[in-house]
Amino acid sequence: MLHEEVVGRIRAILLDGEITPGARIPERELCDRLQISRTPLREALKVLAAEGLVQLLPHRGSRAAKLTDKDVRDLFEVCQGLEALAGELACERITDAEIDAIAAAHADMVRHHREGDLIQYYRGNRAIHEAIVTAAGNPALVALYASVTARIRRARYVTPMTPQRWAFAVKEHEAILNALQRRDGAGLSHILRAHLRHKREEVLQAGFAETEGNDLALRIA
Amino acid sequence: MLHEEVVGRIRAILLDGEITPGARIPERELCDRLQISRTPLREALKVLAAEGLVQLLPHRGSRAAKLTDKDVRDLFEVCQGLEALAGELACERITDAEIDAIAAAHADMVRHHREGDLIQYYRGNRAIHEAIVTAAGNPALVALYASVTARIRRARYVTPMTPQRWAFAVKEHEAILNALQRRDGAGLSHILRAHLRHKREEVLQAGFAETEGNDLALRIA
DNA sequence: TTTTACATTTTTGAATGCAAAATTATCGAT
DNA sequence: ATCGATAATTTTGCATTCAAAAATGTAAAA
Repeated sequence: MLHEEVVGRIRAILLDGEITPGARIPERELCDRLQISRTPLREALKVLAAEGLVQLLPHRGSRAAKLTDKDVRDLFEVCQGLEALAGELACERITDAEIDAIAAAHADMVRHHREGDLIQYYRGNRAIHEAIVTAAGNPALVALYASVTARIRRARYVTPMTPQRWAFAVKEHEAILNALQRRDGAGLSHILRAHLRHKREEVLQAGFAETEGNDLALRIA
Repeated sequence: MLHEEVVGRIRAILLDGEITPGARIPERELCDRLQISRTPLREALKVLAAEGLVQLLPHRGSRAAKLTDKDVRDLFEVCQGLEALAGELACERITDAEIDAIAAAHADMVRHHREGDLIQYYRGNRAIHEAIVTAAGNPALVALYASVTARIRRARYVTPMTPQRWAFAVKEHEAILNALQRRDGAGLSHILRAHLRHKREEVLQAGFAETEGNDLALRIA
């Protein structure tokens, strides 16, 4: 197994929440599971620690990183900056075909909302945000965005949702699509920031902080 | 030696250009020099590869990463986004004392310009940009900014400079300080972006691309 | 002389081994 | 029984070792 694959597998395990934030990372167990020895596993853990997904405690092993409210606030703030930049650049560079693809994804997402399928809604939602960032045509930005959003993924996509907020988020997404179709960079940038600011408030209000025994589950209302 | 220290030492070696971009990283030699074995060294190299400073080639060892023109363009673009965000946040949160410190650093920098001391000028310049980012009060942003600027440090601070451009950059910095003192977030954000856009154009025009035998040296004119 | 096949050496990537540190268990004193 | 000290165990971090891959060198054939 290649180094990057090991990193990816462990990252997935962490993002899935299979190892709860704050919990010790069972080295031996992961070695058995991935069929590798401790050396490549530990290399991967150091990389994930640099990404902020793992916390290394000298002589005490590694734990799945835990986010405080402040962390969530900060990361959302950075995410706003990155998406705002992506929005502006995307409007300069996006092709008609890419816009059409995003419009289609948007339509799907709206359908998932109508049908009340939150999981599929979130999946589509994420795809749209990622498509906009990709359309900016800046791989460095894509990589950074991926790393920041990974850290707040659980906060962003595993948070309770009221029907009101959900409907409002869909409205915002209509404005996002609209700005993109008009290639209104400043407008798109502005909407994306507001959209994320609202999401952040929801998350913080829901009391996201990953303290012990905060068992997040995907649910509506 | 602690893991983080190893990473830091090697990062410094790379940023100093002691290992030329594109050159193979001499594992054995670094082990001897840092008095560590290959295991911790390789852990550090993987981390630096994730940061973009090192390129890992499977079964062929690691090299100091080389930047293409496109990389420089992309990274400056991201840097613009981050500094713009930092500027806005800083204006909301910066204290009077912090502004005074930046004003003092600015005065120093202007003096270095008058005296024609490019190295000291760049040093002060960097300190100001970093102080603004720090004043945003967002550690996640600081970390990301550090990682992006590290990758373009050599491009940003080791590039020829004409007297005209230098004088213009100083003028821009006056506007930056002014916006900060007025706590004009939108204005500061705008100026920072323009400032970086200009810097990027200089760098690209100077033909920065780290191809073989591009021996960058700090010089004026 | 140039090229190609093969052997040798070096380097890489990962498993194992080992000492130091931390954790857990055990036992005696209160 | 509870607390604290000490011993046993586990875990960590790193050096070393080993197999596989790549690079290098050598020699024969074109």
